[in-house]
Amino acid sequence: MGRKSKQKEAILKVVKSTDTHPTADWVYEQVRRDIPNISLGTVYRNLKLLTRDGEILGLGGGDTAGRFDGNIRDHYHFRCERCNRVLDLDEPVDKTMNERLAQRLGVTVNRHSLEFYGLCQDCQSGITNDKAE
Amino acid sequence: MGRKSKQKEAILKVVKSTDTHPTADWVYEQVRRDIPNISLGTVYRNLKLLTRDGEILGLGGGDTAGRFDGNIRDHYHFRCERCNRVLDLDEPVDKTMNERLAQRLGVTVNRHSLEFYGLCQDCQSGITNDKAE
DNA sequence: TTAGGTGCAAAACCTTTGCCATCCC
DNA sequence: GGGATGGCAAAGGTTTTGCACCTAA
Repeated sequence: MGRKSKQKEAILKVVKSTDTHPTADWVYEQVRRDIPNISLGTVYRNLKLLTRDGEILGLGGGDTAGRFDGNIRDHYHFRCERCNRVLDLDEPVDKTMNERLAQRLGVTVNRHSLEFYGLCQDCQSGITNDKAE
Repeated sequence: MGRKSKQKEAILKVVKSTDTHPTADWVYEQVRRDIPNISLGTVYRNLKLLTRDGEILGLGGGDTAGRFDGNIRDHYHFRCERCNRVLDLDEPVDKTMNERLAQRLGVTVNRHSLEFYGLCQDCQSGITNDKAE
């Protein structure tokens, strides 16, 4: 599954230690504090490896999503359409849906992703908040 | 809401007439059959406009998703992790989830997106099928 | 020792944008 | 006429890759 490196460990630690669902570039900036000459390519490579190995999740499923999630517990998301913040939800995850669908369609279902879209509290009240990406 | 053009109409027609959830580039190739000198920029511009106007959907919600859906009925998706095919599902859409979440979190919820991931029939049987993107 | 990882920089993609010509209303 | 739209090409942003050099096992 690949050998250890301080770069990979630092990257994993950054992703695990935030709930901001960061982009590759944000991770890069954070890791740079500890390893100033790390390269962005290394960050991309390791995020992809960590995603494949199931140590982190690619948001929206897969490693092409552009944002990552260190929380690999099954959970859902709420995304603010204005500031693009992503919140983890505590809603219970219903895995029976997977089986029902698998039977009905004759496919294999590994997982599902449920995301809600709307305006977060800050953005509703207009306090806000540049449109971030 | 913007004026008419044959380019925009052709683009809409292409997206509406397929259930393959095409990328901008695929749409471009199709439209080119009718309008050989249409430019890719025009396709992007119009896909964005059509998405904003609600005439088509950006997959995964929004217009940054890279794939589009001419079916604007509320519906869910199944995505094959091997061949990346996307299937429309007939599952009933449960809008009460939106309200429950909105109340609990104090946010505004406009919609949600539910995607299942797994292997489609072809990819299970190994008949398949290059990894498309 | 050596497969695998790293840094760097270039390349590859994908999407947006500026500019001017053209078209609709 | 005048603002919207289109074609073209250049610019932007993000992600991947080739390569020579390291490093963990």
